[in-house]
Amino acid sequence: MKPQLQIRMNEALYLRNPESSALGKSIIKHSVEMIYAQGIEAFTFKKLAAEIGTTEASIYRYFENKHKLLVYLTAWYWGWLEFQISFHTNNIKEPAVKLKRVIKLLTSTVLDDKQTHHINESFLHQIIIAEGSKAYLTKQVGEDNKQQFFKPYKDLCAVIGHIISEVNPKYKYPKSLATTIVEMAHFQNFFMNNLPSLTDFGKTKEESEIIAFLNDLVFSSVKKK
Amino acid sequence: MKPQLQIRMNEALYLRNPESSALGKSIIKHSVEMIYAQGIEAFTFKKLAAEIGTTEASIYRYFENKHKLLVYLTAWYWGWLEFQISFHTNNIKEPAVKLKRVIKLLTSTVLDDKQTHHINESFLHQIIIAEGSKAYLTKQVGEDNKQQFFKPYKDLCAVIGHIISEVNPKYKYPKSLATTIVEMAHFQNFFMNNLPSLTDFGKTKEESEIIAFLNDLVFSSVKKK
DNA sequence: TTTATAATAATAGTATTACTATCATAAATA
DNA sequence: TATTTATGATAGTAATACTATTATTATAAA
Repeated sequence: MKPQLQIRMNEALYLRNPESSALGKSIIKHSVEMIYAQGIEAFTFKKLAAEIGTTEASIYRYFENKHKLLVYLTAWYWGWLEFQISFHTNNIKEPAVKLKRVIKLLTSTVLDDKQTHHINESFLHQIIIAEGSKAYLTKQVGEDNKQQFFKPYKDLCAVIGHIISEVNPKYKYPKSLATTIVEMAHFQNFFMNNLPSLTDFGKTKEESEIIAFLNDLVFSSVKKK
Repeated sequence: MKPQLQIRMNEALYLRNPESSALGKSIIKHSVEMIYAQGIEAFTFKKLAAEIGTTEASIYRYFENKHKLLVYLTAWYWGWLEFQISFHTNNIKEPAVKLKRVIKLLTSTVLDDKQTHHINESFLHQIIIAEGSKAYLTKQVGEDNKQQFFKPYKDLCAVIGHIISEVNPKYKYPKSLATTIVEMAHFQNFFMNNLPSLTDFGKTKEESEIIAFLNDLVFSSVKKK
């Protein structure tokens, strides 16, 4: 039996911890599937309740509202991704190699190998691409930030920023470049698949091209001159 | 009297042309003010109707729904911005200088000089920063795209992509870099003001720093090596 | 094993949102 | 002056986003 990796979640994101019960896990699992399939706008707690054979009221005992659930899912994703990154760059000495590996991990569709876990990371990856920025592009961003809802995202960007600074300690914009990489890994994917004329990858629709673009962008900028 | 610049709009975006009547213009004007102040989520046609002293039904005669109105406003903005760019780079020969000017225009808060016009471009600029990507981050993106709703955005990106290619015809990712510039001009602004630890400009909160970052990013990448 | 307690189901209800429909009236135009 | 067109006034519906109450079941402590 594989050790189930537990992402430590901010308690203010939920009313009852969804990891603590079968219903909670079902809520998470089916939320991911439904938001992936229908998008966050069409997704409702009522539909979710019908899908998993429970009631709206029961779901509201776990999450205050749809927005908190979305923020929960994004926070989980960033926490999970930071773990993936630390795991897959653990043994790498050379910061430039590390940075390349990070770009690849950010951009690549994850394969949902561990079928044991109730969260389909591949679906969640797609959710982050299409809905992720809606977690913070709101009027409550300030309050949500005060409650540390975006800490996993910020932590991940900080980690990437540090690697950039390792590659070139004199580079002036490690944080902004880090967020650029993260956001563009997703936006270029969305554009490639939905508004392809906005990218240079519309023909092939290959993730490898996004990776090549980001590598070129990042290393041109960061490289000592 | 200043010649009022008219942005040519896609007719499928509205039911009745809001530029064709006083009520229509009032809808646009107050939409911009209210979405700026409250955000797109809290904004409703009912509130808008109350604000401008009309009825919900009357607003629905102009716009099918809130999403179409948002797409209309974003399309207007991109059309307006493309005009600004062509106007302000008209006489510039040197493509690198042109590109710098574009970055500045994309990033800078516009001052709402022409009080004559019913659209407050400064508010609209802030709306694009916070809500702009919601216009396309939807499940209907494909259909909306088929109806050419994103043409102004794509045209603008294409213009920027061409300037990039002028700077260096061998650069491999002009389109993706163009969208990166456009999106990052906005995201870095949003982060700087709302999640400042994600940027390198949290201390000063100066737009000039975003411009410097983007210039560095773009010219490092595009420059012939 | 009983008893307490905690979680869920079943049901109902409210305010708001996102519309659609109808009809009267005012303004513009032919 | 007649007629088209835009708006106002009013009403109504289905869905959303919740809150509240009570009954029932599962779990865990006594």
